[in-house]
Amino acid sequence: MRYWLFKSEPETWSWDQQVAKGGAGEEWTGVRNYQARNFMREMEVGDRGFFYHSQSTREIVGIVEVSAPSHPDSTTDDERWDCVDIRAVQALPAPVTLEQIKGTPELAAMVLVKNSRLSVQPVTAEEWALVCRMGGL
DNA sequence: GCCAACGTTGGC
DNA sequence: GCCAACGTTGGC
Repeated sequence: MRYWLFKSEPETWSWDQQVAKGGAGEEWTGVRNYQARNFMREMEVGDRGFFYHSQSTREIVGIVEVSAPSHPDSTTDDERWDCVDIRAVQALPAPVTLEQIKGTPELAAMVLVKNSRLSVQPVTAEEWALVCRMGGL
């Protein structure tokens, strides 16, 4: 199993909205970036991911699971763009802020820090475990 | 609201 | 195929 990070502006699609979708999950639509798309194509059902709120709050708020493999993005007719479905697994008891991440030497290599603009990114097993611990799990 | 970083587009 | 111009993202 691999680990990922999904970034969303809460004003556009928030963790609460994701939770409200329940176990069925929801398409992670709208990605129009090849790198991010390619990561989604690599995902498998059952892979886990962090749900990150960008812009206003800048923190990892929850954990999601890939519930459907890569398929065409239903919000466009452009065949280039695919997406996966994800469902909420659980909220982090204590959201982990970007500030905390930047202040943690072990997390200095996270894509979130090094390439802040990438909206779908891989997370290493070590990073995953540490962020979970920081988040109170 | 500003601006740096970065991806994409299009002229040559 | 290069590179300048432009648009978008996201941290601050």
